[in-house]
Amino acid sequence: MTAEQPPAAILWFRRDLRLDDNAALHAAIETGGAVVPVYIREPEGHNIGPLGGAQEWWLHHSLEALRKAVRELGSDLVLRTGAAVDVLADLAHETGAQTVFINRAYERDEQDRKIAADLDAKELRLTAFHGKLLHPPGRIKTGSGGSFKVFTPFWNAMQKLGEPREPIAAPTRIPAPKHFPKSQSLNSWALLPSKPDWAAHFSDLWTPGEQGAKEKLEAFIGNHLHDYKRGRDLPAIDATSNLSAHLAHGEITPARLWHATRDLPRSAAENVGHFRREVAWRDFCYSLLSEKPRLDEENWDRKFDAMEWLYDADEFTAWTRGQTGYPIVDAGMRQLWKYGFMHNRVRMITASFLIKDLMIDWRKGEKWFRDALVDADPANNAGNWQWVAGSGADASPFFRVFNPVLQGEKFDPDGTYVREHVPELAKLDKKYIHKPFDAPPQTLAKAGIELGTTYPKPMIDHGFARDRALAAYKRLRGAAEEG
DNA sequence: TTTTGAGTTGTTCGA
DNA sequence: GTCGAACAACTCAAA
Repeated sequence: MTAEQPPAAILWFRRDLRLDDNAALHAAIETGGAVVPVYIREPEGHNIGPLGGAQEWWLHHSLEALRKAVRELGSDLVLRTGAAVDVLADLAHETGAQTVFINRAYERDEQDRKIAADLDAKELRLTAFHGKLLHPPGRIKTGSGGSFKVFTPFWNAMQKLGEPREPIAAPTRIPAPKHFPKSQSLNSWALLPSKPDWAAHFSDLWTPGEQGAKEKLEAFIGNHLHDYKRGRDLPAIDATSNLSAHLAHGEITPARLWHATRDLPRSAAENVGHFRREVAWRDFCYSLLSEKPRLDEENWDRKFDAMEWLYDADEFTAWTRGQTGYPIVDAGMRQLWKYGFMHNRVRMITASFLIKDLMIDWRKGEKWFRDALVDADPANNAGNWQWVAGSGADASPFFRVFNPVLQGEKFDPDGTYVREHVPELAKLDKKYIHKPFDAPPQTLAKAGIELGTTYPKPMIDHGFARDRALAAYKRLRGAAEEG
């Protein structure tokens, strides 16, 4: 027996672009052999669709950050393009690796199972770890062993389960192979937009990568958490964690968030509870996704297959561009376009407007958000769109139609949020900031607004739209009873 | 098995 | 201006 060096291990990064609390990385290092970190740009979309444009921007910067961090620990990151099985087999051949370590990404379990089988045929083992969620999916069961379809009991059961696992500290060193495999250049992937550079303002708000995630978390706990319960509903106030995009790319784990909010003063308990509850929603959406892998395409409630959606291309475009004539809706859609982000409260308002005022199929909106949001998450995005549509789990009652004027007045009372994102309304009196169409002519003139020219008239009368939506939802119910 | 209470985020109407 | 009720009925989860 000789004290041979164990074979190299491949660490395949996917939507887990971090070194901290990374079980797969930890296990790869534990083998005692060299570790070969790789990110693969796969040609085919996963079952949940390809990465959106905004997320490609994010991915570019996150990979840059990850590569820098890996290099600081003595290794490097290999970038390759191709079918995962082929790339991994090549790498194994080049490095002598026999095992590929991954963290499970539940939205692509089906593909990963196939990849594992294909690798197995090439005598390469795929070993998977948990970490993406607070608790591994399937841990949280109803009394009769089923999966929860309502959030509150899910949350209650999760709390009874106790704390999520302890996070694993980032390694201090990653052993590199003697001959490092060749890598493509990140720039050759052309992930960044150029013509035009619609992501120009993204970096005003976002610093992709683990370090950016840590800074956001510290700022949240230090400055914003104390106002979370009240402030998180007010889009003009920075009271939310702004961690969604970091979570979506796996740059920080929910377990890390949970434990970072553990040893806080008792006065923080209520806000911590609300924050953790939101984090738990992510777990809940993934449990829905694991039951229905095409949550982005199939109505959770199949009754909605019969819904009579309308579609008008010009109306859809007006919505995407923030030209609906309803200030809070337009502010949200423009924030989305400019920053790759939209405040959660406004997501509901804009989604409700598309679905219920325009009667456009929620899937159209889901796809738009997926392409435009830096934090687009396959489970959360689909789950929340279905929730607004009423087709989802724990769906809102059909008669809940958001009134864009009332929502604006309630959650953006001074119009600060509208003024920021719809600058042509900036000078409008507070009284009319959410309903310029009701403002007297001299008020509009004083604010330099000419409705229909500098800012659109409402594209649809909300009262009419509301009645139309309620009628359609009623017909749907009637049809279900007959069927 | 049956029963019971509850279900993220709302709006409108009439008193 | 404020407040409670109505807006449907159904499914879920636990007792």
